[in-house]
Amino acid sequence: MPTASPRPRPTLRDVAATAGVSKSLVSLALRGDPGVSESTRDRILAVAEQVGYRPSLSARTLKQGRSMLLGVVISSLENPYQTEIVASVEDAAEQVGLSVVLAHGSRDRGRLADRVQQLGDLGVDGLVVVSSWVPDEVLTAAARRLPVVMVGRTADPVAGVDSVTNDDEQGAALVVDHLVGRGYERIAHVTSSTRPAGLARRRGYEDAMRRAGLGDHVRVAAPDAVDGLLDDGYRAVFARNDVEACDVLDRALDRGLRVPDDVAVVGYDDTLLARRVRPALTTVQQQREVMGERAVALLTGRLGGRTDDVHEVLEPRLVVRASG
Amino acid sequence: MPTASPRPRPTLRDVAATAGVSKSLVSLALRGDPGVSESTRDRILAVAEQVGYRPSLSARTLKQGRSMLLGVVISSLENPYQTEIVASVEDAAEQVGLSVVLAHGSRDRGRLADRVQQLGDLGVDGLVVVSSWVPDEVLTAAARRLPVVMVGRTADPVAGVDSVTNDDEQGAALVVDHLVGRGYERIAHVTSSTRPAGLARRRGYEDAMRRAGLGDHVRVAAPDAVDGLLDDGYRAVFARNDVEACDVLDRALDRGLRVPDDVAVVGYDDTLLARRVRPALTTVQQQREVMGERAVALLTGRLGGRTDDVHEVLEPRLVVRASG
DNA sequence: CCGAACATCTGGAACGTTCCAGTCCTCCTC
DNA sequence: GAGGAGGACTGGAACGTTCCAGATGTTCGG
Repeated sequence: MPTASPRPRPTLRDVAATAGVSKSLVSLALRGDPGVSESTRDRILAVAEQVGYRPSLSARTLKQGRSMLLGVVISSLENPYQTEIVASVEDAAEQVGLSVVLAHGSRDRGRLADRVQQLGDLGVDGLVVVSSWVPDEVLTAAARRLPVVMVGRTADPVAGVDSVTNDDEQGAALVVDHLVGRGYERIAHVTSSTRPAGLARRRGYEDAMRRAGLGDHVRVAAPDAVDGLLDDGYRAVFARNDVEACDVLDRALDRGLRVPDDVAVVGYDDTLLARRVRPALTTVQQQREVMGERAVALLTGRLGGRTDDVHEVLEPRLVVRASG
Repeated sequence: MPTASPRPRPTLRDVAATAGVSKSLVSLALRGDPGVSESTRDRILAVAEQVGYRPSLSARTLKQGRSMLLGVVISSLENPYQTEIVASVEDAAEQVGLSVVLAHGSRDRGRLADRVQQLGDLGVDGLVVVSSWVPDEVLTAAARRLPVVMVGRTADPVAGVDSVTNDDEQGAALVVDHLVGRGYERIAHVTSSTRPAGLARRRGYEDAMRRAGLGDHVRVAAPDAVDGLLDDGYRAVFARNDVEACDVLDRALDRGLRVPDDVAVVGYDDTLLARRVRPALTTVQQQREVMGERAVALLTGRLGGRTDDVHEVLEPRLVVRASG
């Protein structure tokens, strides 16, 4: 099949030549400059369309020093929590005329760091990092050349890097209070994480238990130790995220227990999974749309000249469903 | 906090100046050109490192006419089938020294088309499209300026665009044959799709049923009409994908039926969902790692000068699990 | 000791934009 | 009818690379 070969793509100069004007004028016309007469503008646009002209972003970026691109880094595409944040960042970016390019690290820490570098080299105007796996030194290095904001689960603040996070301790407290309100006392926490967010949730759980006078019942277990909890008479399990909550759910159902009649199960994150599973999970929702919006606002703030670090903390919300 | 302000990033010229050599030599040294003496190379590298030099990809791309970047377009981040393909494309790209930038369309057809354009403008050297939602005219337009390959569910071949697909008809036949082999005769198909892949699976189902002499039992229903099937005594349901299979599963379990004892359920795609759900889904697996590898190979083939269209079709594999 | 061959390095012209400083006009004002 | 004021347009210099055609030594065979 005689397909068009990789012909050199037409440039401003080509358009200018066939339209019989200077390249400067073509540039102005294409960008809608008011100083171009209507007739020539129309002619130029027609020619550009006809020869299939498309501007070269690399040339534009090189000249202007900015790309109108936002980089978003996530650790894994398989993490619905992260991908939902990406979508919200993207919506917010579009509002202010920025486009998003996405990079991910497939669970590999080194690869993630490479991606961050790469996006910087590409010339993005700002970076949104939705992963706590990026090493601090990589973040600070990145922050030296462009605005960086961490979104979601964050570690300790990194100098020069803004952040938008969720109050995980409060979220955990919401769960405990809810379960206590329903009369549960033996409430266990299931977690496999030693990451900052996981630790914060655990802390929130322990503190809330103590506040409720249930300090003696505090019990933290790994996901694969659920059987032990159930054997010991725990009637409610708060898992560190929806995925682990589902594992608990499966385990309980396998033992012939009814949820929530025999045992209550609560998750965290309100991912799609929470809605899909049966019974649907009670879980904690973070304001993901707001997160994206705030992240973009922080970046544009930096681009506008702000130099002090800003850390925003959003309030989580409990979503009560069938599981507890 | 006195954070570093957006200082102008150092360029080749800066490195050259502080190292006391010409910018050309710096360029050569950084790219590991053998014609640079070891001592100067080391010195230059040290200086570059010290001043925090990073090459500008836009300048490089502009000059060289290629970016070493591959664009990958998917319709939605929430589709595990697509994101798994992305990962495999990425692995394959890395093998040949290419990086991947990802764009998605959040289920919006117009946005998807914009993304395709945008990646082209960015200067990617090739495009992998993992979505059947991109309009043909957008694809052909894109194919005029860079190599494009469609991966996964494809519509009819588009001129100038290569493809790597799965034989959906054969996949559906595998399912039917498997169920027939287990003694089922009243096998229904559940589908809500009018997209090419869905239609192919339906066709495969109908043909296989007829070949098995079960033409009289052919029955196709929408996901929300599952109850009708069960009422009519269908004992096996082949769903168009894993998500719809899960819906069928839920519906059956809600009616108190046992799976697979009372009714068998089979999905398609072998997404994570298939493994997670209970009972685990029997489903059809596509060779996703191979898909990425083939896609990249087709692109490099085009970059190497090939001009005729190539369409590769991969064989699906049945994965038998607990559900049927 | 001359020239050639080689290793090492340099200057400048591109690449496709944007943008600044002009250059022409035409039209208005006094 | 001279003197702008603006409107419409142009030329060329950047932006940070790469790469080609040299320039400058150095070494070595004869």
